[in-house]
Amino acid sequence: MNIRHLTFRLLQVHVAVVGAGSISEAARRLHLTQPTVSQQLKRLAEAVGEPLLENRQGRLAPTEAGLELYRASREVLGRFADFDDYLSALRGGERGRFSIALVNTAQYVLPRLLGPYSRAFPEVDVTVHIGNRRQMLTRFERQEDDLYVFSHPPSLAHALAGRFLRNPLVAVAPKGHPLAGRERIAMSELLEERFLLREPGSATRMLFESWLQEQGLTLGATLQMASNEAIRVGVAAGMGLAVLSEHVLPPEHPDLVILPVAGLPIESHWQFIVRRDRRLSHAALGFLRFAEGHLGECVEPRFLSNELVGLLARLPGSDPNGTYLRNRGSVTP
Amino acid sequence: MNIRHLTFRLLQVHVAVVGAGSISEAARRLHLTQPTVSQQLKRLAEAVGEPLLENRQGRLAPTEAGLELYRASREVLGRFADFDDYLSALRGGERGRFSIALVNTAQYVLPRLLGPYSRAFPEVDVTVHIGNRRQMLTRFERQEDDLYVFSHPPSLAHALAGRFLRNPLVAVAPKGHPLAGRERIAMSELLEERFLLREPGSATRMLFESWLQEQGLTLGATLQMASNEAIRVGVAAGMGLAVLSEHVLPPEHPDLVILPVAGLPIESHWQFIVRRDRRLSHAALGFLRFAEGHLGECVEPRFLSNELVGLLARLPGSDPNGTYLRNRGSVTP
DNA sequence: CACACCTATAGATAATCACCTATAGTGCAT
DNA sequence: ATGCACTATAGGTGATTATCTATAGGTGTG
Repeated sequence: MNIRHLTFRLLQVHVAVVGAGSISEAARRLHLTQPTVSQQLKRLAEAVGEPLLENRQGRLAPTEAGLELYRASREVLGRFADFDDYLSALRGGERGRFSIALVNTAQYVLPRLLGPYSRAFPEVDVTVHIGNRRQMLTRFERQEDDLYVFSHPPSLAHALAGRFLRNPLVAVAPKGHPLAGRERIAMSELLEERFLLREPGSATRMLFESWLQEQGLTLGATLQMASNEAIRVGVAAGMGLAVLSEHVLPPEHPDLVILPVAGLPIESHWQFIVRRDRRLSHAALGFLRFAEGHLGECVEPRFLSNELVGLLARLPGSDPNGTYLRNRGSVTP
Repeated sequence: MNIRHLTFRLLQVHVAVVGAGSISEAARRLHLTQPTVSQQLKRLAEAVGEPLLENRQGRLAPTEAGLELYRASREVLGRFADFDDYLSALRGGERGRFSIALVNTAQYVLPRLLGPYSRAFPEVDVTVHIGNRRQMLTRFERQEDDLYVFSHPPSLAHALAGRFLRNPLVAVAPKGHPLAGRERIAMSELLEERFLLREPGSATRMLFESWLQEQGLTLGATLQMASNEAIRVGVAAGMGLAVLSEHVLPPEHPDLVILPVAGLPIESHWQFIVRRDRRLSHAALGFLRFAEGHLGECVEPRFLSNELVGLLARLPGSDPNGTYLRNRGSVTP
């Protein structure tokens, strides 16, 4: 048997003929002409090297080999029908895999979206990577993930972005801070205080510093801690003040107060970022669609800023142009 | 997914590439050039409609869809490897099916051959049809069986024949018959006796009658019975005399004697007959080969007359020229 | 005997396949 | 920076495929 010249099409034809018990009838069912089917059978029998059908009492019946081929063909075609179902699920975003990279601060919010999502799509494997902005930028450049969450997209030349959530940065102080009762505070009044800052690669720090620079201000004493949590607890413990994302604060925060500093909060927005040069996995696309539709149910309305429709519209959609090789892995920038 | 353009070859290539983890390596293993493999993969991915491979950290790894396709391909290729084994068994005559049609008298001997054969080839289904010569001739003309056993082939234009067994016809009488002790009897001395004859379509009767005609003799009273057994028992019971195949007589036959009639026994030979225009099933061929090799062990040496080598040599052998449609069933003669 | 229905064969054609060679881009290691 | 190994692309070729129309021959029925 020469397997090289075996086509699924030929098997389909053979199955149809055995099922129909007649070449002409099979041809009708397959929307082919009878000579076409005759010839396909001939080629199939040549490929197999055995007669496959015989004319038994007027009816066309498979030979031994033909019957076994029929069985094998049905199994095989069934297996590929299953594979096709699998593909549909994959394409519908119902199954598959994607990875998403978050800047640290976003980890306080994204589970609110990912939780309901993975309950709705239990067959999708999601991998979440978390780090500070600089680390996430590295991942972005290496194209290691399907989706990224940044406040500011790295370079829109290679990426598409869609805002989905406000991320206001506020000044926090310990509960009993002397200025806590004031209606309005100037940032300059706080410069003598010690500020707890995130590490240099952090987005929160970067935003804060560039805001300070706009205001023409310079901090006095600072203390650096590479974690929002640590800073929050440090502020509560009286180690100093900080500018943090509001999302970092728990709903109730009896040990902390937000200072009404003029010019704050620093308004920024988290955005989903996808690379233009990387074909988005169906599952990731499904997640974006889910986020677009269910964001309102998952986060507090005051943070809502859903501009994902625009992002989805600009995505390639169901474009099958990609090469068979999806780009991933390290690429020199 | 467009299953029409799916070839087993493409699946083989995909399996090889996933297995090798590299296109170039797969190309080497498949004895193809690298661009060929690249292109096959491209076509495969087009047929599937999804990227199948991705470049993960320098290694080439399947995507979700690619992995599932790999699994499906392995199963499917495995299934066809099994089918190929099945074909080999079929071709080796180790399995399959054939039918053989015997003239009545031969049923006394053929089980001696068929028994050991089906013990040696338990996977072969044998169907045996039995009837008188005329009935078997009808089956032969309709091409209903793979093999036939006749004393005289119907028409060698459409058939090949090979003798394998002597079939002597002898005159039998009841034990106490007056001529039983004689050394030599002329047939003419018996014409007054009543003869028990087989029915008109029978080969035994035809041989006997044409022998009588050669001798210029005519029978007196006759009695017709459509069974060798009935005739044998009838002779023993004194109903008359008969000319029967020696094979019909049991090894010990205390109630019967063979009369030493001059000119008897009528010598004839059973032959295996195969149609020239019908492709012989592998199993039937296997049976002929078995008969050729084991006949001596299965029948009494005095009946042996094995000319099957000649028949086997004239058979088409392993000629794969047949159309895919094996001829069988009713055909106008 | 004619008609309807089957299957086989011949011959045509546009498309595709299964390969190849040659060449260019990319990433990695030296 | 250079060279090596990998992959992609372009372009070519002969073989094969998938389909058709037209036709011929066998079989069974009224």
